[in-house]
Amino acid sequence: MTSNPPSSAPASTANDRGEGSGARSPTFSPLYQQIKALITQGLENGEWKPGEIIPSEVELAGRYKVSQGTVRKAIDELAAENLLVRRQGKGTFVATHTEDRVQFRFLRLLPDDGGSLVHDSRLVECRRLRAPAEIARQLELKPADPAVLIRRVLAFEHAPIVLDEIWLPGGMFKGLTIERLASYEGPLYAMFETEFGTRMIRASEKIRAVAAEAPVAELLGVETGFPLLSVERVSYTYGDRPVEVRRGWYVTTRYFYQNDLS
Amino acid sequence: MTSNPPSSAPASTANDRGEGSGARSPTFSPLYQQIKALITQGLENGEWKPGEIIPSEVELAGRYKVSQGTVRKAIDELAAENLLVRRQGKGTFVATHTEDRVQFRFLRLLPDDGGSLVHDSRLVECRRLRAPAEIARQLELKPADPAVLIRRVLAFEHAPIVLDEIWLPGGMFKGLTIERLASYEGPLYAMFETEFGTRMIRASEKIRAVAAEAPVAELLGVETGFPLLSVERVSYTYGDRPVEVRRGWYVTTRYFYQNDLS
DNA sequence: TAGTGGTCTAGACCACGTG
DNA sequence: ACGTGGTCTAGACCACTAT
Repeated sequence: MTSNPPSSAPASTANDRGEGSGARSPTFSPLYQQIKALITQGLENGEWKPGEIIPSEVELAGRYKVSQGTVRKAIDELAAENLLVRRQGKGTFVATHTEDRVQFRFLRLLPDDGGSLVHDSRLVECRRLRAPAEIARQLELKPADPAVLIRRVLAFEHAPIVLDEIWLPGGMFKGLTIERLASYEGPLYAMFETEFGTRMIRASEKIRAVAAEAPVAELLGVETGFPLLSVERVSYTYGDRPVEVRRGWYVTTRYFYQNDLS
Repeated sequence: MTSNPPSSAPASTANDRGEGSGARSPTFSPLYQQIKALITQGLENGEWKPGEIIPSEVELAGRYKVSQGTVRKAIDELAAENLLVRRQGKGTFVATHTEDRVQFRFLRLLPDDGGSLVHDSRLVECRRLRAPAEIARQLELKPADPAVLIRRVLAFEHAPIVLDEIWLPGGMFKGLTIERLASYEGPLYAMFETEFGTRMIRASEKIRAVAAEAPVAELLGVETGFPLLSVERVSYTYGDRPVEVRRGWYVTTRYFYQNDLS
């Protein structure tokens, strides 16, 4: 009673690409994962840049010699990871930090009540120096490698709320000066993406409560010893390569850090 | 050039179930979303209890008169939301708080270094009383409705690290006493699930840094004014109904709150 | 060996955006 | 009218688990 396949054999047992040796299943990976890796490569190579459209599902299916459904599943996962954005009727686009509502994805600070979300950034300093051992370790730099240190204060409604201390690998951010930072409008990550070709895709944060030390307290306009939220972030690009270490101090009297567990 | 459908018509234009009126697309919802809602109903009704297996994809497909692929997509989403757990070769199971690694899903506290994750709970009190207005509002209770208040201290390696103040709707947790709490082994949410049939599926937290007030400081063994992480959580069951309001104070000197942005 | 979820395919049709 | 993603179907085969 079972009907035979229409014709045109699937040609392989399912695992042609990748996995050099002829082993059966020890290093098995589904086709759509391999396609996902190929697309990720294209993103990493800059073949498709942030904001641009990528080829349609049917075209990719043709290019990789798989069915549209397989490409679809690959793109589904990349969209779930916020690397791509699907727009029905238009196409699939490379996600970007510029026009997104990243306000809530990477700065999870919300006002207690009618407070505003618009904020402006005041640069405290931006200089190049050897990274301290701990920072170098987290950025996977050699001890002598140069680094960039940015310090800035974020103010909401003219009140300083966040002090950030940002460490970047110097080699990746050549030509980053305080003037250039000051002249750029919009989120820092958008600038990193458009000006330096580095796209943050993931971050991991360690959150603590600490007492404000004198220099920090002064910049934030609070008393020494005032309780602050300490946020240590490491951000990663493609391939889980760390490209930013950020230490933040938040004044959480009228704003709070929002997190959803699910 | 287009070949006709094999036979056996799909019978409808795509939207038979739900949406009472004959309107075309104003309230359109995909089939798999409707299936998802039906399965969620089964979970809510207790038709399949936590830890139990649900019917196989083919059986559900038959029951709902849709293809296996449609059921699969519905289950995919429920699994992504941690309501179901798929186990290849065995079946699909209702997620549970008992044997899960929920240690990391609902208590995101990690040690700085070799510290331990095992902790024990010391109950401070458990009593029934009118909920304060603010708590009642968050739990969507009427002002006169009774509530349960639990206070407890979590200790890691014999050091008190977390003080929790937990508010529950009294009607939903009849018979919850301090003795019963004390005699239960394992996570609180596991107890709520097995003893009271209430399963937490989602929570939202507001995080701040605060100065320890005297009573809190005493229970945690720190000085008054010591910076503590304040975590205000509202937990929800099926249908986004709030069923728990929890206020936690964390000592974050050797432990930190871990959060991943992606 | 049988049953379950997991992958892959091919094709039809719908909904959306644009010319 | 056309192309894009979105939904739905049907069937084949693979991988894992149990018996």
